Amino acid sequence: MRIGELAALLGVSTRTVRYYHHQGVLPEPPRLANGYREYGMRDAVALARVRRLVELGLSLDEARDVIADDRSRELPEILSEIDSDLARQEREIQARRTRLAKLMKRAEEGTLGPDDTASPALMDFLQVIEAPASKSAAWDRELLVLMDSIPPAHGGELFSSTFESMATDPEAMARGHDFYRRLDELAEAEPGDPRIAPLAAALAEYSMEHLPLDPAPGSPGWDPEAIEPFLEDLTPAQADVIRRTIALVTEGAPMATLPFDRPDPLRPPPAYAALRESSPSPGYAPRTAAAPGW
Amino acid sequence: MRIGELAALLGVSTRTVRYYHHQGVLPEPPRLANGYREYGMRDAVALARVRRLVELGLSLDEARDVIADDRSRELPEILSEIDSDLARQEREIQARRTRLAKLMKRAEEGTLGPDDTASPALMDFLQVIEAPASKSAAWDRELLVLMDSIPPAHGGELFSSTFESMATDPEAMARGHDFYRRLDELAEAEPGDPRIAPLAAALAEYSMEHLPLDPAPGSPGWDPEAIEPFLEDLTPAQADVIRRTIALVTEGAPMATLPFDRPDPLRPPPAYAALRESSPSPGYAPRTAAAPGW
DNA sequence: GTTTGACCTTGACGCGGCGTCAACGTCTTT
DNA sequence: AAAGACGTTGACGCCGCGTCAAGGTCAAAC
Repeated sequence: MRIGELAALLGVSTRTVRYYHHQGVLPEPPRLANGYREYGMRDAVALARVRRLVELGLSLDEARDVIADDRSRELPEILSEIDSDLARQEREIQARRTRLAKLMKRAEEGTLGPDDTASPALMDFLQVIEAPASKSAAWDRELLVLMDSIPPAHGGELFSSTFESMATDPEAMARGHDFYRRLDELAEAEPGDPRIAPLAAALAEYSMEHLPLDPAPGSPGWDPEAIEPFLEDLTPAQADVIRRTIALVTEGAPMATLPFDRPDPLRPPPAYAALRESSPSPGYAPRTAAAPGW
Repeated sequence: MRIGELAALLGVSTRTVRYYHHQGVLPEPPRLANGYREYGMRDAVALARVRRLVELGLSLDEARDVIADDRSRELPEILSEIDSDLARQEREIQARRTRLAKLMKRAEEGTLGPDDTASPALMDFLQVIEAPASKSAAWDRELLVLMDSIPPAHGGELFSSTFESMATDPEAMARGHDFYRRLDELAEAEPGDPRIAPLAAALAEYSMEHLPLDPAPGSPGWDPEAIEPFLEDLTPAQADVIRRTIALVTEGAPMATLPFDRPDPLRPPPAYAALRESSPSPGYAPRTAAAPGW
């Protein structure tokens, strides 16, 4: 057989066969006088074996090792590793399909806006809020969507569990809208305005009442300064309210006693990029770092 | 915010943020006097949107298009495309996990040999055959494993459906072993040996009786010459038996009337490489070519 | 003052499993 | 003798970044 026949026989490309030679996963056959490779049954059997291993999910390196160690003690380990990896991928695919299904339903019903890829729980909550005329509400909305996009290990979803209970609590919603109104009124106030302190106090009380202030174990806590960049989009008096609110909350809440542990920004988690990788990475435990969320 | 803060906030690396700038999926923010990028809330929101789209499975190119077309009419199409792609991946993962489970069970029980990654149906059949002393049986075994590795659309698995019925038919098994014995006896015979013709006739009859000779619709049929490379591992007289058998079978069977349609060896199917691709390829219908199996 | 050390900048290479030219030789068929 | 279907080696492309390399900037610690 020549390379094209062998490749066609097993349903791969000639490039693949040559690549396998190059990678040492398939031995080079003898050459004819013209330089052509000449394959026999043993080569076909060897290639078939490689293909079966690859189709099981082994990398070429792993396949080479398994083939080299003829009494491979590694194969079972590799297989179970691949299986657990596949199980993880399956779960992740199902989670994504669940989200996709909700999105597609929404796409059929009406029009879907730029934030509609946020988590379904938050989307429902945002629909309940509905304060289109308020700039404070718009600001808060952006902040909520942002937090919702933060991976769970980073402190995101800290609040998502409470959205449902808040949405079904008319009094909480009314108070929330009142806060928006009062913040809007402070738009052109000066930093020393007397309405600032009471509003911050009420907001802090409201927050401590409705938000789960005990961070998840292992969670890094807040960085109070992380909010600063977002205060740029408010007026000075409004920003003061938020700053004071945070100060009150971090003062009175147990989480304030946690040492602030700023995560290493140079090594964030690979997030969903790891979805597709099935090869064993050097440091195999999929580390998930943490980031400050407010 | 500087780039490290933004990246940590959303749980990605600074390299990722800069890459998104380079790909045009995230606009470049203004620079400070020292050249540092300075990010605000709008940038964080934009990055969060990109991340959500990417986590849904969109490629960066797709995300860029969706973000550019603000009233994107493409998003629903892309979503449903991704969903069907994910559904396919899910099925394939489940199929692989099924095979892996059987393999791992076998690995626990006893030792698993080099062919044990073949299909479970064939493995069971090979265990029933068990003719360790016969060279013909070894040859046939290799051929069977080879055929089993050939993707279905290439004519592989043509026989796998009959393995079970054959394995439970004692008479068929006895006749099979008798063929091995008679072939072994011909090891050192000369090409003109009088036992060749009767053995070929009996083998042909046996084949037509037990093997599904009607190829699947769309299947390309055999290339009788494709067997030649494998006959090199037999002695001349044995090879003659096989050649005559094939001639008799292709003569008497309906499949012989099919025109031989050699598949294009330059464009074989991507096989399992396509498992991971979720991007829409130019020619999207996953073509599956066909190859000669004997 | 200076020296860490943590951050920022651009640029280039690496990864896996091949696909896809390019530039050329070889063999068969017309 | 020309075409065209094969073979050969070699190099680049892909995707979504990780990972150096070789610097510049800035605040805190000595």
